[in-house]
Amino acid sequence: MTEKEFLKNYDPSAFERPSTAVDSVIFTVYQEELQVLLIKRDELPFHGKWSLVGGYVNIHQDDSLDATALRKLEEKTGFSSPYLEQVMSIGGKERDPRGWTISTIYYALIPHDALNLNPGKGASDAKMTSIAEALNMELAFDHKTVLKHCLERLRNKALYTTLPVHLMRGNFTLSELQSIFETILGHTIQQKSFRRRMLGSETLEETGEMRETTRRPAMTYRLKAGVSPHYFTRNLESVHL
Amino acid sequence: MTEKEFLKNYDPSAFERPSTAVDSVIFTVYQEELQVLLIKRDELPFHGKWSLVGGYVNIHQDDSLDATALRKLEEKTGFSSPYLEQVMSIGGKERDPRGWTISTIYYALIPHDALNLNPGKGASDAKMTSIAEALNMELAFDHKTVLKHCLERLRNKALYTTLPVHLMRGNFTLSELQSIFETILGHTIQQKSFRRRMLGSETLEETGEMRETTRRPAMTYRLKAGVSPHYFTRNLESVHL
DNA sequence: AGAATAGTGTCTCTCAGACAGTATACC
DNA sequence: GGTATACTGTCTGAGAGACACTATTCT
Repeated sequence: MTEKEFLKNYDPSAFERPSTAVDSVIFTVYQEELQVLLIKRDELPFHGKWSLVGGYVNIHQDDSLDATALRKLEEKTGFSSPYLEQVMSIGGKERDPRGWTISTIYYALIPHDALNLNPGKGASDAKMTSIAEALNMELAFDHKTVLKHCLERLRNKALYTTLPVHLMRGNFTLSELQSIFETILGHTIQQKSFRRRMLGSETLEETGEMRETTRRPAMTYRLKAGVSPHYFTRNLESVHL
Repeated sequence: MTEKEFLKNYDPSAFERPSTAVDSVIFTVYQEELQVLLIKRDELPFHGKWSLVGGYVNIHQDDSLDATALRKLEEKTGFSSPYLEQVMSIGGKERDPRGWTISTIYYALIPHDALNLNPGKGASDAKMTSIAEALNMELAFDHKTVLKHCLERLRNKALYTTLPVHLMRGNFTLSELQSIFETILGHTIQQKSFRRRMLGSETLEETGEMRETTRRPAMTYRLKAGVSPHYFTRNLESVHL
């Protein structure tokens, strides 16, 4: 039998397949709070419960899992170029009452002022919620576990990469950026260490423009065009004394 | 409509689902070589080509994706308690000629002397192959890409964790362990730095027994019972000068 | 003694942490 | 001047890298 013949006779329904979904944790930092996007479900199961952004993989529409994640994300936030990272996949029979499901988990970083919320089909409401609050709510499916995994990943990355810059839009001062890091980590960072790292990472450039506020103006920076996130070889302290 | 009614009427075939598989890279170190397990396919597609260990998720047999990975791994290697880590999932229409597929990728670390190879159903041969060789072969599906991802992950983890201890069985000397790290990384490590790190990681304990060889005997160590891998806060140099 | 491998002493270098000190704005 | 925020100087400490030195075995 040739490969062609084999494929012609191949029966995709011979094997019972799990359903396949993508769920994303959309992070933003606003008012010194790390927040995530929650969607109020307007359909069964878990009708009326808050959930993460997610949906089924559509094999006709999506070219890849990343594409599914981006599609859902754009639908709900209106933002199309987030930092998006796959975290893991979870599969099992008990996670969804409809049966065996595989869900691939992503997290995205979106600058707060780029958000344009839209609950979308099958949902009645969408809101940004602080991490503390979200972890205290009863979320749909195993979304609390998912949230915890993403949170852990983001916090770890804040310790050894420049990733959180993706929560900033346009020009920003180093103090503003440091505040973002501190919000994510949940503790303060030594200003000197932070500036040394960021300026040494070769990923930022001065804009030449100063941020004029009520006190001493600060230099503003922007992400250098075309640079990938910088990985430091030494971590920041993870728990502050 | 209640949740019960909804579930009763739920039609799982309403949505066309991708097929779902698990593929694993089985690493071992033998004779100063980092090797991976390759399986010769005896079925279409890619008949006669070498591939990674993998198979479809069986929703009746497997409780989770990890379970699928373990099941396949045990079938092919006879080893049932490897270090197993999920790396990522890849989904797309073009990766498998049979159609849209999601494959969740794992890598496993197995001590060489624990291997007990068995090609299994649908395969005619199984062998450990050095990384260099495997990367030069024409592998089935996108398994070369998958291999590269796992290799990158393993090498990175060798820079900041104690993970490669899982390639050792029973008692081992620090020199033996260092050799494993060096083989993975592809370059030598300063002996002093290596011992400082390992002994400082609090994950090893002296067995009290010496390894008697042809020269000066060396203390043997074992993994402390119940410890999780240690994460260092500073990386080893990744490229040796 | 010589060879080979195990293991230590100790110096340098880098970079995070700590914190005081200086700079520049507004009031 | 006072206060708030921006930014720098500089010391300490941890730990990686480098490499010489010592220790213990066998031949």
